[in-house]
Amino acid sequence: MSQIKTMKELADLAGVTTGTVSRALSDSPLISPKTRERLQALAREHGFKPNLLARNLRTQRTGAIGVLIPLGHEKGQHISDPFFITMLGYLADELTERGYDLLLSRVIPEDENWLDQYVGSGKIDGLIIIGQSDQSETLDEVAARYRPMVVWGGHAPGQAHCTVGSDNILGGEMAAQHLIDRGCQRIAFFGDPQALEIAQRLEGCKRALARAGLSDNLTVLPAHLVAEAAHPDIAGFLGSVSERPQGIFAASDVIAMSALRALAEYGLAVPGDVKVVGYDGLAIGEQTVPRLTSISQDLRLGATTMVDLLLRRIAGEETGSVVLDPKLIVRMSS
Amino acid sequence: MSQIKTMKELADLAGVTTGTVSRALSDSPLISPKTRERLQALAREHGFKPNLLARNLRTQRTGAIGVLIPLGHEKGQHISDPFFITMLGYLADELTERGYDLLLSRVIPEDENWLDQYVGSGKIDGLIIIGQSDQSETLDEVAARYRPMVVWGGHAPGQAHCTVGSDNILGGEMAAQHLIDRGCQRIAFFGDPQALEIAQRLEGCKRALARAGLSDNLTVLPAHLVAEAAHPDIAGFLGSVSERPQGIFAASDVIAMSALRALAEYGLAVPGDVKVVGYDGLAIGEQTVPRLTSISQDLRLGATTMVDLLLRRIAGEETGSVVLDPKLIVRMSS
DNA sequence: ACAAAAAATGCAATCGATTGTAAATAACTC
DNA sequence: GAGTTATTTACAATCGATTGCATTTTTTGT
Repeated sequence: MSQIKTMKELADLAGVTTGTVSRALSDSPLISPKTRERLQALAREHGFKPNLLARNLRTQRTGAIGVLIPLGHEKGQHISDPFFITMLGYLADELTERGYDLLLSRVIPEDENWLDQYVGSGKIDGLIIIGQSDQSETLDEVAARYRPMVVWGGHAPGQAHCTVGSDNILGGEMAAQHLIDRGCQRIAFFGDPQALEIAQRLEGCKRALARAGLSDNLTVLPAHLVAEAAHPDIAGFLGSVSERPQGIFAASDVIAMSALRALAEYGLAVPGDVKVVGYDGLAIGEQTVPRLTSISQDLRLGATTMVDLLLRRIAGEETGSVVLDPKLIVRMSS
Repeated sequence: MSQIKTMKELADLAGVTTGTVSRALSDSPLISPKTRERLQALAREHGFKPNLLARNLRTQRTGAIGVLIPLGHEKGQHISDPFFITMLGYLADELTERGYDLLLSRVIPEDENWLDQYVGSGKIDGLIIIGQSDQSETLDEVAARYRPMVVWGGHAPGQAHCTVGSDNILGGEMAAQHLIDRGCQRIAFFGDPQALEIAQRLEGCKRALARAGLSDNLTVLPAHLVAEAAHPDIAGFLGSVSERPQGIFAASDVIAMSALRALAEYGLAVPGDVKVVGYDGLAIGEQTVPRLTSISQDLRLGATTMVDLLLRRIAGEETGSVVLDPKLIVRMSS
């Protein structure tokens, strides 16, 4: 069986022109059922698949969505971070389902136009960016001229780029309130407020404490986001602090896991001696010992929403940002 | 600033032809330094980026590698499984570094030609497949006609497709031997031997036991690969078994984590009452309580190797399969 | 200053499909 | 069976770049 690579070859073989083949394979009504079936059978028989590049060049549509992970404020952060990955998985599921491919890139924003090699490259129909990192201004600037772009992250007033994310302030408040309800008086916040989302979570945390009159009992430890880097931060903190906190609010589940481990190493019981609440609600929290209480972000819904908004933007529609409700998942660590 | 979208526009603006522009932007030696700089400046000024589709169509090279995750024998398995994800992260790093994009697809092999929509679509230069699942024959069949393809997984004699993976038999042997060395007499194997790799790990396990004269002391529990599904399997096993095993060899770290949790729920101390060894050496094993002893596969090296082989295959070279050495990482669970 | 060699640019074909329009064939009407 | 209308199919332009070859311009040697 000779390998048919192009429409021309198939057309010659069938004694028609490429135009006819093209229409036959795309079920155009301009073709007679007889030749359509003949050509489709022939194509199947010879395993012919039209070249997608050529098609896309002609139709000006690629069928691929770019997914970017900017690793800005935290260089060591790896693409294999459980949060990215979970989100990526949902995005892959969602996009696959809608017939789009997913073009993945990890980028370290260096010069200010790190985005430009994707925008308008013709390679993708739209762009999803996971996390703002410290690139909010750049994103705003690009959003002004490139419409089909959606960003996962925090929403702040006056932001020009379209975001999807949970209400971090509310989430932070819920986490802190939960610890207070469980009787914690001294609370530690683990996370670096340089990133917008984390700053918002801290803000919510402060509000809850203020309401309970505990504002002075908060310690903030700007722990790294990366598990390997967070552990020493936390171990050091636990070793040096005079008055041990009764409750720990970790700005991410990954940080919370490092905290659980450090606590175990110091022989502290969770939730007996110290209670821990994470943030993200990752599946991995089910597997920790003890299982991790967390503020869940419903990343599946987040992914669906992002894809939804993006497709509408590709279609030319205007869309606003979406803020999702966080949810407290009480497990065994609090 | 008018938006320049095509070379033609830029060429008209500069009073030259597209050919000249093309050469200028690609630093061809056929162009005078003067016009080269003039055109490059002009391009920069107008934010012109050449259309990659057109370029790729012409050069017959896409700069993208497809990464496929076939979810065959285990339907519930999600792309966000920590193993896939870890591997995916390394691949993304490696490919990005070499200037390739990564086109991600999750596929559920249904009809026998689920691979064909990628092979020869012109969209990708090569294909990396993570895990054979139960599709070994299909892979062999495709490998016969599509060269640039590399598969992560087990290698068996007579296999036609190029694989990269660790020596699962040796790894299984090491895990079991380690448990024996630690004084375990009764050993349980958690994992479903339907998949080639897991069957090989079990085989190694049996060899070690045979050598120690403990062949009769092995129980095999075909636990699921997915964490959520594995936990009930394991909890049920621990609850029903008469003679509790002293050592557990889990066929993956994910299964091992479920085991750790189930053991904790039964009030069994690890490693005091039961010792646990996992397989994969995922970073997540650092974060469990207690930290997980595991047979490490060096996935970074695996990813590098796969990309290496793939690029050489793209270049037309013939390559064989590669079997990597597994390594025992002793942590706190054994 | 002139011929020859070297360098720079222009021209046009090409990659492999899609699609508007023109031409050819088939189907109908009376 | 001639004239008309519907169907099919062929023709050719197009998407936006790359590249071999022809042509023009510049440089070099004498």
